[in-house]
Amino acid sequence: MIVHVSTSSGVPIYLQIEQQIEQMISAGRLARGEELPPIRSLAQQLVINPNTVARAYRDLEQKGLLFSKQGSGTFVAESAPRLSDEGRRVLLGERLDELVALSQQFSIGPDEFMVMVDERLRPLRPSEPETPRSPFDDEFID
Amino acid sequence: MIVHVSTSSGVPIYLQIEQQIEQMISAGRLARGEELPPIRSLAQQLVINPNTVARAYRDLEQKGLLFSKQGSGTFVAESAPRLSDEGRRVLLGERLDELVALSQQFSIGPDEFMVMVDERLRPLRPSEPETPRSPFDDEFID
DNA sequence: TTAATAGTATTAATGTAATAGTACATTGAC
DNA sequence: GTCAATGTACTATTACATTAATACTATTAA
Repeated sequence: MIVHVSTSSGVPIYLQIEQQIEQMISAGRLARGEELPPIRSLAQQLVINPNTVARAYRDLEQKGLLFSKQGSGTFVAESAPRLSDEGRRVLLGERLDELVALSQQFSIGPDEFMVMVDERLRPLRPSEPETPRSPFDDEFID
Repeated sequence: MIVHVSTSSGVPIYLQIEQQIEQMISAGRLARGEELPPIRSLAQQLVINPNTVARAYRDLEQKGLLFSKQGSGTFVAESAPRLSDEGRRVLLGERLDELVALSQQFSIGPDEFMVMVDERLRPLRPSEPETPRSPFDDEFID
């Protein structure tokens, strides 16, 4: 599991960890029952104090997203609310609203914005590839 | 000038103020030489302590974005780096990259993403606001 | 059974955020 | 000159984030 923390953003480290784990669960990138890194391991990886990771795990357990078994490890709860398709759309939509608002502040018109979106989406489209490929080449994109 | 602060995001209030003012200057929504609200006014408007606003103004002055004249007020510096058109595109592009990455995590495909963008852009288009359009009608001119 | 690994709990110390209150200096309007 | 409005500066206090150092309990595996 990969987590990144920024000390310059102003967001407390334990919150950054919580938000990222929460998002990974929402997105289904952390499956129910999956084991999380031990507190000490993640702390060492992020070069922070184990207490800070423990705080994040504890908060998420209280939220019902994780459960801890002493001596065994910390796992994603079976009841963890993986977002529905609709939930993901809503979440993405909110972020998109912010971005559209920013584009207006920047005086970047709808057409230009659309071009920017298209530029970034084009390489993701499976259709119209340059070279014909077998349908089994590219099952998953990570 | 409108500033919003959130106490739940974890970001320090003075940083939120700094970031928003900085963004307004970048976007050109705060002109060079324009006067900002007095410390006490903004503090009252946001229901926070004047010291917190003062901290934000002081930091931004140190950054060279503002300058203060005691007894007179606080103003946008003449040297404040308003972003160029290209700079705005780059900034917006970075944010857009993040969003596209999120859409992939959420397994929201390019087509669906494009629809979401179009839904939000449609009301901004000056012409033909009544007829709903497919995002694929549009022709892009490069 | 024993050792290693895991989470839990506690205490202390440091630094920062934010509030509160006060006092002072400068500017501009009258 | 007077006065109000502004920014500046300082102290004190509270709360929180983070680190640090331990000690403890539960689980797992050799």
